[in-house]
Amino acid sequence: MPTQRHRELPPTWTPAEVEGALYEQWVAAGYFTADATSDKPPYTIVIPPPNVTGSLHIGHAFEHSLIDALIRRRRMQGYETLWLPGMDHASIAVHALVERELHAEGTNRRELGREAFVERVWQWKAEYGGQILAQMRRLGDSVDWTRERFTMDEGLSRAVREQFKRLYDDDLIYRAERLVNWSPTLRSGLSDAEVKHKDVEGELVSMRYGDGDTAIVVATTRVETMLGDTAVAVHPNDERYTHLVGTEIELPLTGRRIPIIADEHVDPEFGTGAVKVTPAHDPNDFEIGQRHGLPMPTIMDERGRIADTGTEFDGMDRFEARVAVREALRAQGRIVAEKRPYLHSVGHSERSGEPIESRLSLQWFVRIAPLAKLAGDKVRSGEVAISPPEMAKRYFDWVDNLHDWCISRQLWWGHRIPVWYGPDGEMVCVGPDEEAPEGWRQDEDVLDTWFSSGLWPFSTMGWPDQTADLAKFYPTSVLVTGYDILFFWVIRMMMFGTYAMDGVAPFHTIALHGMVRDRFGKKMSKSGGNSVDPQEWLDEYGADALRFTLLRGANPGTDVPIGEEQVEGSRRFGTKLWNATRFALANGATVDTAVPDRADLTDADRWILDKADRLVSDVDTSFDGFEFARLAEALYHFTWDEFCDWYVELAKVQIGEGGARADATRAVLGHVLDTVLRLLHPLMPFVTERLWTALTGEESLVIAPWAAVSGQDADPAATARIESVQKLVTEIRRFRSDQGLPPTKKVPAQLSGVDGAGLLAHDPAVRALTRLDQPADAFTPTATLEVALATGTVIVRLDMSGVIDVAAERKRLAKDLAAAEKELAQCDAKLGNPNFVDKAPADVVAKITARRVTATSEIERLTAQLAGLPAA
RNA sequence: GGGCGCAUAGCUCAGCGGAAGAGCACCGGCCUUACAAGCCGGCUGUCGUAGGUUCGAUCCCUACUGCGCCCACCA
Repeated sequence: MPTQRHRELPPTWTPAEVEGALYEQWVAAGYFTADATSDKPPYTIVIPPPNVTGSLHIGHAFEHSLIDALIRRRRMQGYETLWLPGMDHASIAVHALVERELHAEGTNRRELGREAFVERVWQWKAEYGGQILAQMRRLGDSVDWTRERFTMDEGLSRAVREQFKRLYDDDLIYRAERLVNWSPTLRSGLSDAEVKHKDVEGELVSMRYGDGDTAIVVATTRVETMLGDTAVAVHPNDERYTHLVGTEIELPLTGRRIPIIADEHVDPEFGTGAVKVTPAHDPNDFEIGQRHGLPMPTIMDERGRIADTGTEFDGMDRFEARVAVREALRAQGRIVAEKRPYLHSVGHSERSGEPIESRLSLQWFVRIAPLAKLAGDKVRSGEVAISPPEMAKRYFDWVDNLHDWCISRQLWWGHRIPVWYGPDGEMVCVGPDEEAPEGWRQDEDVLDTWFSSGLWPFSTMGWPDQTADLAKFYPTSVLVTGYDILFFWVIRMMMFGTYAMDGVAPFHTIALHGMVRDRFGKKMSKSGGNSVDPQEWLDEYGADALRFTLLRGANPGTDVPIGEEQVEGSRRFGTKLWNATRFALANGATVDTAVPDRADLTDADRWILDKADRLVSDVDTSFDGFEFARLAEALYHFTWDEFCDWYVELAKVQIGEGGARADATRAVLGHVLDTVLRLLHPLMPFVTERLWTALTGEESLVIAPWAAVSGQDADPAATARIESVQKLVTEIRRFRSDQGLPPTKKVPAQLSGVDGAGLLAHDPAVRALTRLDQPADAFTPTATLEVALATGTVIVRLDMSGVIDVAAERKRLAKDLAAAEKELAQCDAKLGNPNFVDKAPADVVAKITARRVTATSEIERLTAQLAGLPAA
């Protein structure tokens, strides 16, 4: 890349101009390309970009801002960084979207055929995926695009097969008829994690089975399931029913006879204490059924219609049947009670929204217990850290209570289960480099999307081949993800990674972040109308502003409220930086000459250099703890409030002195700005790059070394004097403002006691910052201002060329007096308490005593001044 | 039903045992040669309620109230 030293910046800027071609330049220069043969230490983050199902979501912009900040800092620190983008999930969402499109076109996937359907999904992804990737690049992510990987490509398919085969051979995968969560809309099984429970208003219907003495009343919210009942269960110790246990009863409408059984599961306190048992359509009943060897007739087809009951209800939709069955029972006088509405919790499909059914079906499962133990132990032993640590508890709660994982999906998009069936019902699991026997038929089902996602940290690096990338970059350094996904994805990666990679967990640290919310802290939702389009903000405010805003709100595990005002504020911050750099360039700030030894510097120089050192270590600490909000705040505050508002103003005075003093100031100015730009680069890559290359003439900030502390001792005395200057200047400005003096109006004044306060050298600075002129010969002060500083009192006599506003001055002094009196009262209260003096640490007592002395003299001084004012 | 978290300025949030903070909003004054996308000054709080521990509590403990989240098979 051509080195070009821009010593001038345009007076104004727009983010679009700055971003311009920078990103393409960085990519072209190979800055983001990770070298597996490098001897630098590795820093790896692997993450899939968003599901390609719509536009770039603000949540992804957020996650990418966090990750890119981490990566950019490490690169500057000399790490070989790899941000490897897995391009996509084998996403159920895309499947559903395409199905919806087909429906709108009056067709469906079955009519279309499997191959055409898959082709259709690919088209969809190519079209929308390209758009989203283009949007994501605008964030400035330092992704290694040379390694981009698609889930469905050959390599990853091999990884999925390899993992399946290993688990299968280790007897960790099995096929069984089980109750699964069933989505009648998707006609597919769902994992527990894809089912969300919602309270709904249903009905609780109590009905009588049997007649006369043996009649028994049961209740249900799903009347239609009674068609599949194979028993009535009561608690073994329930004396009301002991005489009935072991007898049979007729199941209404069907004519079948079913037993009355005793089972511990039944709660005798609830309802009548008797429960109908439908093993094929309810998880509890399934367990009861297994314990008692009950038949398990399935009475619903895969679309949720009643089937195979041999009754008039066959063919009805489940909700239709619910009413029909109820009314049929009513006609027989069997409905004893109805409660409507009855609020209860019902599982819904997260993908398609409708209530799920439990359905017996033949599915593939992963035996979780041994894998979960691996995943749990990695965190328990401290080998993998979770940030924030409080979240570890949730991790354990989950990992210790996992059920076996149903991994088969009756979908057409995704990795197919690598099992083939022979003509005589034989079954073989075919590994990645093996061929299925001729004429055998592959299992129709595809794998749950989390199966392939669980392989992400190593499948994307070429596993099962032993690649150079794997050797260099596995395990990854940190996983950055939202706490909402901890239980889906993280745990699966932990299990699969540790299992497949010889016991090495897939990352060192799991850093959890929160969700992006609107400016009132409310959850963003499309229906709520409060979701934001990051694209709009990118267009209007630029990537730097968006990134800084997102990071500024991000503490570990906490949600981030974001509104347009904040983004605007971040852009203003960029403008501030821009202008500060323009000032520095215009005043000859230097970065190539060494900063003089502290002995040759002014208090202001030493003060800002000390602050900059502190800033560097604060930022490092915060980065290490993923405390983005804290480090963004520290940078913002230092840059704006300390560097721009104070140091730059003081620097103007020093540069005005000319000579060696001016040169030293230029060096300090350049050094501090250089430091700030380096530290800010991970947060605001574009504007800092533009400014830093202008300031230094170097090639690029992307590959510049990270800022380091100077190693020089801090000078607390210089800091104290600068703080005194700040206090003095602020008090003088306050007085001027209260007196209605325009800020620009020059006022002759005499400063005395400055020397006593140790501020003699700062007299010119104080005058410059407060627009006070040297007194002329005919100086007649008309007002006096006293400012108490830590090191002494400064008296300012001003020639206001007129009468002062006595009322304003009285008000000002009265306010200060009230504050001093409150302070005195507080100190007296403490010191008057013998317990405090006895038990509090000596340094605290000394501090309070000193404060009391200050307060007392302030009161004295202010009282005298008030008394000296002319009567109103 | 179980678990976790949060209640601090008008709004969004820091602070977590010894003088209540920031950003935005608001009020007043300024086009001061880096910056009006700015500068200077100012206002604003019984730190959710009630107890307790402590010389001292916004900070620790208990209860309560109100929000939020996660988990869960109550027919």
